[in-house]
Amino acid sequence: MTPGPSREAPADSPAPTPIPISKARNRRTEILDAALEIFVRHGYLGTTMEAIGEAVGMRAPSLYKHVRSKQELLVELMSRSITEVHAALDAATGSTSAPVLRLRRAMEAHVRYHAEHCLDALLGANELSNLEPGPFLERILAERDRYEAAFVEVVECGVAAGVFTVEHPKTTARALLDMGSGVSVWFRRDGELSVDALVYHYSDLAVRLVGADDAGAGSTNPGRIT
Amino acid sequence: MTPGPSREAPADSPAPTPIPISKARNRRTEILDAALEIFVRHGYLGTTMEAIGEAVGMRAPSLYKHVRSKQELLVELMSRSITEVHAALDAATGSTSAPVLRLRRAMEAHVRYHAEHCLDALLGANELSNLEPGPFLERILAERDRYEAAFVEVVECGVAAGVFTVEHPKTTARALLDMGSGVSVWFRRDGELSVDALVYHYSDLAVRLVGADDAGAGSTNPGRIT
DNA sequence: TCGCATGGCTAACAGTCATTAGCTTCGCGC
DNA sequence: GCGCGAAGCTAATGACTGTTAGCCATGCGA
Repeated sequence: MTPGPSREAPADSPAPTPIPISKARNRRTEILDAALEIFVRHGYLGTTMEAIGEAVGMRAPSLYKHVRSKQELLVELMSRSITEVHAALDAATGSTSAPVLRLRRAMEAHVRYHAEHCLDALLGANELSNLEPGPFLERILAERDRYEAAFVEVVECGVAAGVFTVEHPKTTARALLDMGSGVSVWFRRDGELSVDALVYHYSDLAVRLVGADDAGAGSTNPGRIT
Repeated sequence: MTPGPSREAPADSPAPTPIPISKARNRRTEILDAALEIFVRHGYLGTTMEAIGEAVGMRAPSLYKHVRSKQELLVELMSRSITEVHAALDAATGSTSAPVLRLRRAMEAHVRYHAEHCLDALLGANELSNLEPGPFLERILAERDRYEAAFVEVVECGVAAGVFTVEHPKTTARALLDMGSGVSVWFRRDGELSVDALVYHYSDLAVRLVGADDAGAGSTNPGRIT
């Protein structure tokens, strides 16, 4: 009953408290994190509230003390996701105007996001169809279009500047986007390549893909981990 | 109440019969086709038997006269899908041994499949997690691995022959695969590029990606449609 | 010490859905 | 004409699940 110490194991018996640290304030975040992982593994429709509850140590109905609905979880996760990718890309492409460098920066941001936030990325890619129709869905679709357009623009600028040799800029941009997004499906932190090495490799590939030949400019090779 | 004639216009008016041609034997195929489309659009779990039934003009329980279960539909569709991609790739890479040409052929087959059978491809990519565990799932996973390995092998052979300049063959093969698979997500038959033009373009991109410089060899440009 | 907000639980509801049971009709071979 | 299988339908079942209602413990502020 002693207020403070009773919560987080006084001194002699450290374990048996169900909530070890005072992360009660972050309960909602904890739920969101759990939901993200389970949504990705089983899909939105394949995920039960009971499963999310189990992951955070409570029963399904208790989740509603922290969250309005299952759909709200999806909306919040997707919102967070799309905002983050976007910010990363804008920060990357805004910094320079030299075509090759801009392409490298864009690809780096794209791949880095898909490697470091692969769960968010996978959710964004797979669960769009489970967002209830409405203004939020429209917003997400618009932001997605804007993201793609930004990549197309990078390629087209390079072509216009005579630096890239590309027959179909839109399709080539799509190829770049797709090959970067694929990373989130198979990348493992404990794999052959570190995130940095991967990012560097992909920005090389991007430069090759658009037919610009100074493959080394603009980035420093972080080295192989293999 | 009159049994025969009341239902389907006797003999003088040939059309109004609900089942126009004798495709009754193909009812199962018809159901499979409908299921494929709806599975892709709404996801396996988001698809009801009622929806599939509606697409072929019957109520959900009637489907069970032609099909054992919903899961069987998925299994059969995925089986068909994986077999087809595989055959296409084997046919493509088996024909030659020159690295660049082999790469071109592999990429062509890969992209062509993902453009021409985009529904099958999307199903294979998205609904793996809805296959019930068992020997069939194992088979699919194994075939998938084999498919990826075939691509890796093409890249590695080119590197070994000194024709490709690639730092990380596995990762590069992944990039090639991912960028080709992405096609099935956005490709539209009525878009800017025809399938042939797309396939040619992607095989060019592939050659560039691996750092082989004879981008024109081995394929004839089918021309732009734009 | 008391009350109340917080956050948990169980029970119950309402809806959905795959699947089964059982009935009817149609068309074909005899 | 007749029987039968094919193929459809409606009704029912049984399981699951998102969500709500309502109850209880805890701990903090007054």
